[in-house]
Amino acid sequence: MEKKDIILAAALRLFVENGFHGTATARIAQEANVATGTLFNYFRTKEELIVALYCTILKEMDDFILERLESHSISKESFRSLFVSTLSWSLENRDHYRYLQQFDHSPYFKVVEETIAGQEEYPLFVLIKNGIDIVLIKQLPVSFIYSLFTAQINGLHYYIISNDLREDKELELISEAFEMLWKMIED
Amino acid sequence: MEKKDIILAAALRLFVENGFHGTATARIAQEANVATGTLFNYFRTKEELIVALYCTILKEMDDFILERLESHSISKESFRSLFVSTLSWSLENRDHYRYLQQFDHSPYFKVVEETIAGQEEYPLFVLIKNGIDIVLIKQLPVSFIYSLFTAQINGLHYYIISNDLREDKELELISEAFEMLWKMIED
DNA sequence: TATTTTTGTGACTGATTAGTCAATCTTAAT
DNA sequence: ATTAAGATTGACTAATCAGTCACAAAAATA
Repeated sequence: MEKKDIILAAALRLFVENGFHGTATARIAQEANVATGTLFNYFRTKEELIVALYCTILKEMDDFILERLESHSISKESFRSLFVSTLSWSLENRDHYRYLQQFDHSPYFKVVEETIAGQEEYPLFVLIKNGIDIVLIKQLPVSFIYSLFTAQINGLHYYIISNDLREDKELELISEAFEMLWKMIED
Repeated sequence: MEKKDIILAAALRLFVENGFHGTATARIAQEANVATGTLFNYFRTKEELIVALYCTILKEMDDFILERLESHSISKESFRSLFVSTLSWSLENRDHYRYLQQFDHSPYFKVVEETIAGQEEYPLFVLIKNGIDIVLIKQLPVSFIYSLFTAQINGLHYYIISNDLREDKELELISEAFEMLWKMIED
């Protein structure tokens, strides 16, 4: 599993830097210090590598967020935890986050759309569903709230990386942004 | 200017469908019913075509939004107009909007970042700046509010195209989403 | 009509690409 | 030590690509 991860890490760096088709498989292998043939032992095609990398990153992010979620109660604090964890992860793993976005907005996304389990399984999605049920959150479609929630995260992430703030200022802003979001979606 | 626009339109369709490098210049020329050489008469390189298409679409969107902005007062209604116009345009020109997003999240974006006039010139950005000055909007960095505003538009756009709603339901939701956004950013 | 200028053409090229495969190396079991 | 199974290699190939250029058609000018 060692080599596979090295290849994935090399691919991530190059895809983010040069785009999917702007990165030759041979270049990825070189960056990972393996032969071209080795890459194709682990991934049958380039597309399989691209999709596998996407799924791997998605899982890493999910694990990180769930790890940090202390309480499993349906409360404002749980929402805050998901919000803050997601942002922390996205800021500590900028290339990973960038890759997710690059993939989401590329034609490859439709490859995954049917295959992968949809939003319905994400922790945030489930929490919102429950939040609406117990009337903690506005009575609106779950995936609508979900879209706004993630959009807020995207917007804030973009702002922070565009104007690199001091650590403390950053945390303050994340907290403020969450309160604004909460005011928007609470019932 | 006729041929140039035909080429741009063909490029848009193919880039959205197959990605930047997934689309050969010869294929674009074919789709536009011109010779390969003709394409390179209008655009010196493929990258120039990609960037020109981005700028063209951005301008089209801006023109549409400004056309619809009746009052130039700094008021909630002006914000609503920008919000609704942007969403209307994005829903009536899905490929165009998709292209903008694909470009924004691709490595090509950095090519444009320094070249093109930044956010500071966009009508929405100016309006927010003024809105903050007259204390209509929360006293926070302009580009922070700007990021959240556009993020809300992205999130709503994504929700609407993912669950294609009836026309009336769609307008209702846009209106509701704006009120939520307003509650979030008003002072 | 004759001449110049602009616009359009598509076969061509040198470079690059994803993916293959026969040979070699590594590891572990007997 | 010998063998077998699996992992790794990188030269190779057939295909594809962006961009060129000598020429032709069309448009504009005289």
